[in-house]
Amino acid sequence: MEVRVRYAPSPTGLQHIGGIRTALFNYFFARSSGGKFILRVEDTDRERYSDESLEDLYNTLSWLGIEWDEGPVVGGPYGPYIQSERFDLYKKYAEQLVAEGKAYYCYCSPERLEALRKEQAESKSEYQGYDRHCANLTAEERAELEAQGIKPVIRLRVPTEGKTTFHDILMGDITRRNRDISPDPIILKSDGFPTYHLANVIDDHLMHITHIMRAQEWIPSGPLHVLLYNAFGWEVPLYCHLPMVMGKDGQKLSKRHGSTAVRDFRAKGYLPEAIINYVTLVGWSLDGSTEFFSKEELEKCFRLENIHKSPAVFDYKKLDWFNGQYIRATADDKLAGLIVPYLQDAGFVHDPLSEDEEKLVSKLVPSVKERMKVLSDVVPLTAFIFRDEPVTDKNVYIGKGADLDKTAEALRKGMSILLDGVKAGRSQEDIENDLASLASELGLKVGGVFQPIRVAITNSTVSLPLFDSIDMIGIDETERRLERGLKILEEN
RNA sequence: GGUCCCUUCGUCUAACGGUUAGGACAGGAGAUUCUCAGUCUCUAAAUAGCGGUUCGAUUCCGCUAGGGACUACCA
Repeated sequence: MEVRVRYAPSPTGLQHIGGIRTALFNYFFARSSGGKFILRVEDTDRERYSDESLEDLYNTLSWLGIEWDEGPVVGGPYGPYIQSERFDLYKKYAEQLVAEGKAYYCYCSPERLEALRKEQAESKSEYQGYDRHCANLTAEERAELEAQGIKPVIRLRVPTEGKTTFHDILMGDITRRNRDISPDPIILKSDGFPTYHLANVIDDHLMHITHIMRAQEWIPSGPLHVLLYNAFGWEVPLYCHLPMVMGKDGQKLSKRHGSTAVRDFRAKGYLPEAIINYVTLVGWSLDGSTEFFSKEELEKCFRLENIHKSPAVFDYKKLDWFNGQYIRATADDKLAGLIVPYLQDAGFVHDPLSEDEEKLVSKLVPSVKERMKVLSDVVPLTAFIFRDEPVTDKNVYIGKGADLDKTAEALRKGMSILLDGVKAGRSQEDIENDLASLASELGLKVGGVFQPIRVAITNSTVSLPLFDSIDMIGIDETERRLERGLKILEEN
């Protein structure tokens, strides 16, 4: 039997880490087992739907390089793959259940339901949920309510006796007493749209889905779905509930833990390879020691048996580490292309790049590459090249164990060694040695000499290596900044 | 409140019922005769508790504790 799995998000928000982790697991399982990966858009919630979310779904998947075999845009034999385009279908099936007595119309107002919920909560009643008020209306009663113009919903009759069991590949059998299933859930809303449960079950069946891989937060609705499959007389697919992705505090990962939208990670300069690699490792591992996986490798070695049962905390620091690793593994010319947009956004270079800018960018890549965790780090790292904002606080120039006078002297003597050396084409090593000698002559640590030079040239105490920096702004600009630095130190 | 799920270093995880309980991130120390970073080396750090089963439990079973999810005309 061919494996057919699906990712079925609802376009009610941006694609987030948890969602794409589910997408990735489905995708890799399909690929590694020679099956099909299907994308289905569950847009039955008209209130929360947004075009932006749908666009974000497509953008995110394509950025990650996750291609679907069937779904929107590409089509497939069981389409359409957007639920709002299957509107009539759900109603038909829901009415079929009503006709068979397995479901019924309910005319209760939202107000009544609200009051009921409140009452149950306050009385701490063991019974939660709908009281089956409309479960046995007569034809006359219904006709009267219809005449009042009330649009009914359709509820599924949940048995009060017995148990319902479903099998989960990871969890084993999960059994629940039917009386514990939230009674008589709505399957068709008054606006004619199905709720998640109905649409999901119908589509998974019609699309021949074999394995349902979704987050563990869905476990409680598993028995309900099985009831639905049984009501229709359909075969129940295999379940595989994925461990949840949590925040630092052990709660379901959400915005308050930091960025969760993949779009935001992309904007900050995370590489798709790093996201895929790390996110897949949340709740899955091959052998406990292999850390790096390319998408292609995962498409081969992903196994359901290696998925974990327990929830996992999403570690932003580890993602940073992965991203840094991937940046360092990126070829210089490719990396240059990746950082250009950040330099343009910062207003450092033109769009398109001038020839000089092009050269400058490829020149700065090697030294910046070792220092980036995310692509946007390039901006603060290279700001001194494009913006000259001198440090006017003298204290910043003073290295450890030095004072103002010594620092000024170190800068005065140091800059001439440096400038003369560079102009004369002496080796970096020789110049460095001379600067080190100067430091000991002055009774300073090497930093005592390098610090004022660094601050004068790069306007910062932390910077790219000195000689790289000089190379990037040019010797004339270097001289200008050094002289200005000296002036700042010698003022008053 | 009810139902269900989960439990190895701070975090992600490895370990046919037999290992000095391994790796990685983060942390700490050191090296790299310029800062930061990077790289390399070293280091600290865990089987939630209690009972079984067993010659032997991280591993199997039970209980307790803790955590989480769900309990919508949202998915």
